[in-house]
Amino acid sequence: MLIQRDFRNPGAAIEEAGYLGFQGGVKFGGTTRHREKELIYAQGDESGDIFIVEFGCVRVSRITLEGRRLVTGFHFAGEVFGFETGAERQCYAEALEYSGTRKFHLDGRELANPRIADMLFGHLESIHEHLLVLGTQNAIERVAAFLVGIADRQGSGGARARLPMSRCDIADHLGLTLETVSRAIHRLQVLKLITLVGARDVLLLDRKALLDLGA
Amino acid sequence: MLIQRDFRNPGAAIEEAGYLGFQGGVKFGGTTRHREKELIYAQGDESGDIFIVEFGCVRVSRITLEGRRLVTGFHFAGEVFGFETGAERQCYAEALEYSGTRKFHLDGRELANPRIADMLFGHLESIHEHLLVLGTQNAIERVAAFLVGIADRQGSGGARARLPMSRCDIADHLGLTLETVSRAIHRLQVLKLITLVGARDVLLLDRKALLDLGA
DNA sequence: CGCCTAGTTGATATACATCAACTAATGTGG
DNA sequence: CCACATTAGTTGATGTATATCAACTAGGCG
Repeated sequence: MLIQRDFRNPGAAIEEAGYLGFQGGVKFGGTTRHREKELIYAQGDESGDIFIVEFGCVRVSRITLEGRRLVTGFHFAGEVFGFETGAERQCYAEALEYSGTRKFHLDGRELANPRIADMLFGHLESIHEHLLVLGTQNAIERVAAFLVGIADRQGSGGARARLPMSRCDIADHLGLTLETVSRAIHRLQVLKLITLVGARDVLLLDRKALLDLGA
Repeated sequence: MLIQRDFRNPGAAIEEAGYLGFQGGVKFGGTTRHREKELIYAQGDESGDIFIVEFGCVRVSRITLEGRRLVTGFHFAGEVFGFETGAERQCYAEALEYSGTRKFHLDGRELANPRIADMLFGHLESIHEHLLVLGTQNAIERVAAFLVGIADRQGSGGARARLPMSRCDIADHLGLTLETVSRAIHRLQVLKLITLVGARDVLLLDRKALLDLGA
């Protein structure tokens, strides 16, 4: 069997940070703190570092030649970001709120480290899930899946999603417009599947129904 | 620098097959031949093998809970497929035409092998590109990018794309319907950017214009 | 030759985008 | 602390790209 994942275990990655350091070959520095909107790395930067979020939330995006933006992901405490292929980064990363990250330099052979491999496979899996959403789901399904995904990663037992990102960020992540995202959220509320507590805090009332929307 | 790619070099992967065998830890069998439409692996199969296409073309797909299909990729000679996260495969693979593949068993530590790592990163990069297409492009841009991508991988200097897959396959790869794909191809022809030679053979008349459609 | 599947083309429906106005929340300087 | 500016979010009216439904056409194959 190729892959053993444990990256979903919230917080585990942080605890492993020290462990990683002892595994050999992986250097690490201390925590870096970023204020809201701060750039963590830019498009064109040398790739070769990966990051673990210690607290806060990081947005990773990419701009196309035509100037459109794709938000490739949002990353919360315990999650990894910054894996890229090629020498130069195609994506850029920003803190969405006051956040802390820890950086690891990879210099070539660290994929042998099962922790690193797990992270990489976790990343691969999440991209694949994203692809499935963009390739097959309509607006309300996308937004529902997004909310469930966020809630599941925030330790609240999946019942609540705090949204540090704007409607526009969500839209650029889901391949929609911000108006469509807003209307989809509204419709989910009318369907009694969620309750909004202010614009950026969502209670999920029926997780199963949210995921089953498409079926 | 994390990643050195050479997986784009057509045919290189095949020649490396022997090399891989000597690197230690990676077992390989001989070539398996598959007739048209033959299943190479199924959803639910144990993951842990990867495959290199020796000749022909392989389609990898995934079915959602709602029964919709996403074609995650088409793979030609020299390309790798079958990387998956998790113990069980989420995707299934089929030969689109008479094809040959070579299987490699990965049993845990082979990511240290730079050839394997290159393949994995190549795969990661192609998924990322796919994501960008699905997230930001409209129908005609998607089809144009698809045709250029196919042509670039077929050794004809990028001037010609042979299409072993149906319009429906293309549609399910691009998140469109087959009718929309057909109309987009028609429009590209009217725009004098391509010429159809039968339904499944396309001459690319202006590669740059095809890629610039969105700008 | 005629069946069968793949592909094209047309008419219509619809989901989402676009454009615009309005409202709520957040911050700033006097 | 209030007035105002600024940004984020919502809601409505309308436009448009794509999906859907349907008929027709062209290749392959027995």
